[in-house]
Amino acid sequence: MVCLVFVLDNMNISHFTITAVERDTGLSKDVLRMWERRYGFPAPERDANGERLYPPAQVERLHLIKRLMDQGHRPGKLMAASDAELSGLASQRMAQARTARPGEDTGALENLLGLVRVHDVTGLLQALQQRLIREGLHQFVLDTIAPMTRMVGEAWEHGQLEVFEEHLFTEQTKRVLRQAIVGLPGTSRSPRILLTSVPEEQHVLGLLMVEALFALEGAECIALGTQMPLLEIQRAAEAHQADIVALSFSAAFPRRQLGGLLQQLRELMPAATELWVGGGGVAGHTPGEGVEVLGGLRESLAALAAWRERHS
Amino acid sequence: MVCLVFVLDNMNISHFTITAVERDTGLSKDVLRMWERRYGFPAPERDANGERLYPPAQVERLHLIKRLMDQGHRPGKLMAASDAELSGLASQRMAQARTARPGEDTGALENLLGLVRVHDVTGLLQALQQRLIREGLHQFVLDTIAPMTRMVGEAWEHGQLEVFEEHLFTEQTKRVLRQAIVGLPGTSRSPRILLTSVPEEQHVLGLLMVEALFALEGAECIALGTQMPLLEIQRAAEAHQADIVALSFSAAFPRRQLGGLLQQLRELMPAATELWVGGGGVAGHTPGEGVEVLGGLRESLAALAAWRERHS
DNA sequence: AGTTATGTTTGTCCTGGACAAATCATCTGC
DNA sequence: GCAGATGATTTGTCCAGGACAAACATAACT
Repeated sequence: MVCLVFVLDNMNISHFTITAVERDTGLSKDVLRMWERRYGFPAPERDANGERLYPPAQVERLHLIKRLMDQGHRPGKLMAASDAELSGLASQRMAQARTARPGEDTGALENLLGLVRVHDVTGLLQALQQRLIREGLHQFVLDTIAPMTRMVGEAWEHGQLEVFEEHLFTEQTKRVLRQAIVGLPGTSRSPRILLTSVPEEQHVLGLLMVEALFALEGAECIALGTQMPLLEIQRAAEAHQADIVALSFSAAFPRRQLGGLLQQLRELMPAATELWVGGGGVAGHTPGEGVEVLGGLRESLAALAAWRERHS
Repeated sequence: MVCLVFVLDNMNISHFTITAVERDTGLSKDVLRMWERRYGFPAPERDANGERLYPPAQVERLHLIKRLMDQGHRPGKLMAASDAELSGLASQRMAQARTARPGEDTGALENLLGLVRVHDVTGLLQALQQRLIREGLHQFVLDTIAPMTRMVGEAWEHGQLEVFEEHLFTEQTKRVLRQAIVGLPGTSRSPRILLTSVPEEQHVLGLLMVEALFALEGAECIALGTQMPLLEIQRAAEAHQADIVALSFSAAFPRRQLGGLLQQLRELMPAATELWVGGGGVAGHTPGEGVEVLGGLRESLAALAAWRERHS
């Protein structure tokens, strides 16, 4: 029996180049090549030119590995594991993760999650809007959106939710929140807060939640969207004479870069402008000099109150 | 006179690592190193460990070079040019670029652009909302947002607008459009259209404009936000039984990847699902088999009408 | 003038080496 | 028994330099 492992001919059909895998999985080319060197996985085929071609099954497995790593597993173990062991790990923690926190209206939230699961777009949108009206923006953010975001994130981590289902939820939530924020009276009271995130940081929900709460408190919020280069954040802070620059980091943001980045931005910005950071990516992070770490939404409100205290 | 070009000691103050430069400029590490090898620019310093450290001035210059390259200039020439020549090039085409197109209410659009320039956030938002009410969503998209987006893009290309000013415009426009779309009656008429973009493609305005127009025509639009991995687009298309998947590519999307990516996605997706692509990134692109290229907003509407013709 | 052949530019990929930061394992002393 | 120090291992990122194909420009030819 002849076993062809080498270069097949018309195999580029639906195989991923290393660039495509990097784009889709978020794993850098360097990491992909290093894993191959060290662990023997992934083991892509090669095209006529010696360049890597990854079969979809391996890309799928890479997605799974990435997910498990975000949960704290180490690559060395994961690479050695079999497919069965991997899917075992994926569903394992899902039981213990039922972290119903006190005071949460779990039933209603589960209902919302159910709408995501059956892909009922308009149903989800209407349910969200209804809750917004019923609870008011403040409560809505704290008691519905924040826990829902957490639940969706956890469900995704455990493979119970597809990526596109998470996107669906995020997109509808963004719409409802933006709609509510636009409806607020045009405020021009201090402090003036500039909200954005650095490049490679695209998650915007946290930013929107904070903006809603701050705007409700009468702060002047200037949302610049995501992905601002550092030098542009500096310029924007000066141009708007911002009192505070608030940045959001998701848990997916590489910890390695965080410290240096914040220090650098702190040096670039006017000393009078405060730098506040929040989100899952800075949880437990020791703040550098002149950087304030916000541990959650309620803490953010406290920080705002404290700022006003200082400047009154 | 002694000239210190080498390793200074406390120089990491506000100097960028190669990762930071890649993040901020969008130029890959490979390109940065290659340029240094070939052209002698950038010429970063080195830290104690031999790793590159880019002074802010060089990062600034890289930004400028990137902008000029997007306008069609070639790297070889740009690297050789002096600072003065570069800024000359930047402002050069700005005169000829006054491309007032027939039928555009140039005055009013200039006014909106003026609001962006003076950073009047609420003024911009109100002006946009006012125009939306006056013109109606259809006209608003075609005659205000589309040309404004083009003008802002051109102004940015010519260095007349900072990045953060462009973000400001984009963010407010997103809000107004989303607000309008949410307000449309929940439609469930065919076709069912899934709107998204691939990873690394973050520009969302084009997607929103198309969504607004399609939703107005009574199509069932499912917006998934940006940055969907290909395998997830496939899953979403199947789960939603989408008739059409519409993707947006900005002009910044690397042309090299485009052909392969579309071919691959076409193979992954159900044959019954059509694949429509639009945006500046596909202008003049020869479509592969089974991929429809939309040259503009009006062409998109025509495509929708044609689809209904075919399926009636 | 249009088209083909040739040369140049430019980005991406490759290999393999090196190293620092994070993490784990082990040991020590209170 | 356990906090903390020490050493080993794991893991990601960086570097250099070579190679090559696709895009682009230029010259030659019908």
